[in-house]
Amino acid sequence: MAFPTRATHQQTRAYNAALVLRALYDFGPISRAGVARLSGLTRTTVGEVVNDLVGDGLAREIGRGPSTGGKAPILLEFVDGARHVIGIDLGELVFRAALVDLRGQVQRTIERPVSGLTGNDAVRVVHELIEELTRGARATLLGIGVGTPGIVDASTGTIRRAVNLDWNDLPLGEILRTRHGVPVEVANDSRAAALAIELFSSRRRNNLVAITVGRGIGAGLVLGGELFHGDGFGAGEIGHVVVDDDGAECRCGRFGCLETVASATAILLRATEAAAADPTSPIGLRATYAAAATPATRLTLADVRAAIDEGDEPVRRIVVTAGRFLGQMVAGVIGVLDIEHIVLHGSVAQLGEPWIDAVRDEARRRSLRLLSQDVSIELAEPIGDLVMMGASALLLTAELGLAAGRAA
Amino acid sequence: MAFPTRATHQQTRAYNAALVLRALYDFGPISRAGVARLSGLTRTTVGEVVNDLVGDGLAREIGRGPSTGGKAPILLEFVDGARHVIGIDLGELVFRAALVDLRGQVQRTIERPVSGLTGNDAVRVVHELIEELTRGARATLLGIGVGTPGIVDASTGTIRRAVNLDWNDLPLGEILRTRHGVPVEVANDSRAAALAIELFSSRRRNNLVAITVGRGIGAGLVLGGELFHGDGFGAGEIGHVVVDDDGAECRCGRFGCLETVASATAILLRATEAAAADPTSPIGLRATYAAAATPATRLTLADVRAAIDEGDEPVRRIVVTAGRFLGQMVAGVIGVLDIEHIVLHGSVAQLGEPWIDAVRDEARRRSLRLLSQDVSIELAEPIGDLVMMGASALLLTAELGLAAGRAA
DNA sequence: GGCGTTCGTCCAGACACTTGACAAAGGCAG
DNA sequence: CTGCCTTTGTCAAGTGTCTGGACGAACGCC
Repeated sequence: MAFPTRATHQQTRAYNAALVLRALYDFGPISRAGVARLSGLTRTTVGEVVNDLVGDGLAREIGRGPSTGGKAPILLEFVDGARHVIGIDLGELVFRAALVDLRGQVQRTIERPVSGLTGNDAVRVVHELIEELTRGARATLLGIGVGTPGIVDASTGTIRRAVNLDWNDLPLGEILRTRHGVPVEVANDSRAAALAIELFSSRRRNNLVAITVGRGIGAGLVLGGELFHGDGFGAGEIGHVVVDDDGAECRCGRFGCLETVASATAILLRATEAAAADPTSPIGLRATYAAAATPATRLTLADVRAAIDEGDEPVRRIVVTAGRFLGQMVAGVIGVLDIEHIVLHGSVAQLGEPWIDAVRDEARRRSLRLLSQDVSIELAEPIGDLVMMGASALLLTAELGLAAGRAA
Repeated sequence: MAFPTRATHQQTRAYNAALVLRALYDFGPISRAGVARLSGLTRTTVGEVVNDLVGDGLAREIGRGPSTGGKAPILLEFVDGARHVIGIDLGELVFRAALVDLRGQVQRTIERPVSGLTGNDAVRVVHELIEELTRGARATLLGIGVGTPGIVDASTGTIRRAVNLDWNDLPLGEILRTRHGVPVEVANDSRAAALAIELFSSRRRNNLVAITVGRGIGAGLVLGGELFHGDGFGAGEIGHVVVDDDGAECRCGRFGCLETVASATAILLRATEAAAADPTSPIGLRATYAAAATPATRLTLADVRAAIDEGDEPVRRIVVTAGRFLGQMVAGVIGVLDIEHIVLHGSVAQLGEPWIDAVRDEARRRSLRLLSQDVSIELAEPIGDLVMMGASALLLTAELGLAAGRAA
């Protein structure tokens, strides 16, 4: 294990500066004295730091606030548009990129389909997306964040393995850094999404597990205010834990992985079977209707949701079963980590109550009551494309320290 | 969420002082210049800190080392006996306490049976143990560490719930602190043991999962060099995650918890059944022999181990089944955390190869190969009563910063 | 014995936080 | 309206701690 590095005065300053910035970000508008009270720093120090921030354009004075018995405070606010960040979601179907301000507000989004794109061609598309967005940027570009499927060495930005794009040990971070000359952060999509939820949702939490359930299943862990990556940057790869002993073969080669029983793909597969088995059922009618329009059209999760609302009991059971398998995994997470906030997102989340109730029920049923009684399992607030936002959040955290939770 | 606290110069100093101490602890004997190279600090700063440490008796010069082309370095070593720590293991059957030096070497151990002891009577026994040990102490007492079953608020040392001792929200930390006037750390036994393995075993790891398998099952997580407690101090409570859908009732009231299928209790119960089913089998003969000596005598894990060595296939299958259930949980841990070092300990560890091979096999079979290929699942090195040692380690970490893994 | 190297220490300087003081700016009582 | 109290923001002085340069001491090598 590498020996830790020393502490210096510059680090102290950087830490306290980040603290002030974060106070403005989370609690602004606020006065210098207010920040001092919040952070424990003296008014003097806060004043110095704030002046630097105002010089950098990251904060500005917005006039006086109400007096509380003395001189009226000069209120400061964080300048959301002081910098821009490019957040990129390298999805399985499309690459989506956005110009995002420091508050996570999307200014502009562009996307490209990725059908069949691999290797260097895929990298070129990423370059194009970045260049198109930078042309339209008004504020200084703080950096580029990338969320991608697969396992990513987030310390260097090297993508160890992304099957669908045929990327192996691709140093995407380094490539983008040299080409575009700004800081770059790359991380797995599920982890990025977790950071987005941590940073941009209304309540900040110290510990958080965010689980994506879409075509694949993955989790992102925020522990102590920071993303946890694990020894091999594979923390949260829960989609390929075997949960069904008699399960079907997974694309990873094993049988009965969580993905084979709880992902969108798994649900749609079983819904399609149910439709074929009973063409007069709600799901059957929807399948017929969809196929009538365009023969190759397949059922969607919206169809599944609608079928349940129309009282299709077999489909409801399919969804509940999928939810229960996920709940089994969640119970394990609760037992291992005792984290109170578990957030679910991804396409399957649109199934709503029938699904999440099954997840909750099974998670509670299978974990120690003393632990699970305080656990909240919720759907993510709708704050946009979580992976893209999370990619941006990676940068805000790395460059501005906006999410670091702990003291030094 | 509470706002983080500011960084000060004192913290910088404390951090760097801990860094120097740790360099001496882990890499000593070493010169001031060597510590400077290791830590990145200047020789000046290291010299100052070292002089303080020598003044406190925590380090001493032990003469000159070999020259590497210039002035021979003055070698410094950590003084293991500069302070003593009392480590206490509040086991289910006995309370065991030891006077331990800073290297984890046990100087003296005493214990008391706890049969039927509850409430304040149990607290009184803890006091007695401490007082008996302090009477014999030569070096200054650095503090008291306690490992206990149940859920413990480690930040205050309050035991939320320990069923067997009938303790509910007992502020044991506060009680011991005021009575004995030294720093006190209290934590769950499994977490304490994990810290002992992290601190006292030959290789230090940044991330570690240590799983106790005895009468109960629990885990301790070391993440980023520090114990992870979770939101409700219940991280690692894996014994009561339901893993067997058709399982037996657990003492926690649910059915099919990991403890009901993988604990020492579970294994012995099934071994006893096997013995009764076939009195001529190795395990049957052992049961008969044991009962002949004293009628109430029960089978032990040593009997189980011996029976397997004697070729008792049904008993081997019992052990393998227990190991596989644990492996299932370990697979989940690997998927969720991607931690490469998993250490098993507790009484069941004495079953050796047949058991741990089953754990390994099942864990690998059920987790993503890309993750599990680098995972090592091993038995703990035999370094004594892990809970007692861990209780001591809690203090070394809290007071001397000997385990903190990260930079500021 | 001279030279280069390494070690430990001393001293000056830089950096960043703290403390105390003060002017500016507000509310409130009389 | 005046005087007093409170709060804010800044300035100057002080302190703690790291850094960097320099120097004597100690050692190996030629």
